Amino acid sequence: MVTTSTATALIGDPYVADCPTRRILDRIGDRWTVLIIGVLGGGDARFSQLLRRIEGISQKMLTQTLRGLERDGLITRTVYPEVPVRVVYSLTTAGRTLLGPLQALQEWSIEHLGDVVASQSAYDKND
Amino acid sequence: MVTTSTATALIGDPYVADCPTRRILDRIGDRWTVLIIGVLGGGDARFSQLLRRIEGISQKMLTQTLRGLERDGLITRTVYPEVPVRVVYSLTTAGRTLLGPLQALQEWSIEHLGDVVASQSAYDKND
DNA sequence: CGGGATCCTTAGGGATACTG
DNA sequence: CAGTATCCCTAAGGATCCCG
Repeated sequence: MVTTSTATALIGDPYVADCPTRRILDRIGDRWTVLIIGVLGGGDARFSQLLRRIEGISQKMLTQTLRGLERDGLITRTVYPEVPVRVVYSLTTAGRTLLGPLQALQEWSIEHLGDVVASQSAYDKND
Repeated sequence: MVTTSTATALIGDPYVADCPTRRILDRIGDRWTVLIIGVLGGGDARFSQLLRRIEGISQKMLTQTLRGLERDGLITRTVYPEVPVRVVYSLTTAGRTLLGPLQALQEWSIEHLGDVVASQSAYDKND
């Protein structure tokens, strides 16, 4: 905020640049990330299970997103050296704390999707 | 859910396909969308103000995102036909209801960014 | 089974110039 | 001031093949 800003304590201020929210959003803003966390919130899952449950995700994106989440400490990756190998992904304690905020978002979505869609229709007809 | 799924009531199940959450996420998952809503949560703003406050956004993306939000009924666009013209964006009532969930996410970010960064460092050094 | 490596496409988004 | 219209380019992501 070098620019001449009003004295108003904007909620927007912390959003600029590389504030925490922004860095986290770059991660969880990713559609796949949220979906994966959502699924794992319902219980541990194997790679192939995630691949099947999350409709539309490619194997590449699944791998990539899982790596990112593991790197962030939000999920763990456990390899069972059987034949064939079995790999199980689980939420960490930190990862589980994300479920709350995400559920809030989910509830908002369910509650407002109708209005949003209606608004879109109206917008598209006019203007 | 045509696929043979287990009876488990997974939180993940509603995430697949084009469930409400997914459609909303495609919108608010967008980094700029969240930032704009955040700024407008602090008060109405003009186009140029948003452009300055949201560091890194291009004019094209700002316009585009604002149009989408207006179409979704989350913000309003008011034109004051002065010279030069003045355009003010505000959150609608619906848009304001999004602030809660987003703030929850913001708080999570602030609370956990340290851990996430630490986890990333550890992950990068080893493995 | 759970990926890694490669190739290849396309669309998201920046930069620039112009307008009411 | 608040956009719209074009061009252009890069990097995200899909498809495919292969391996431990």
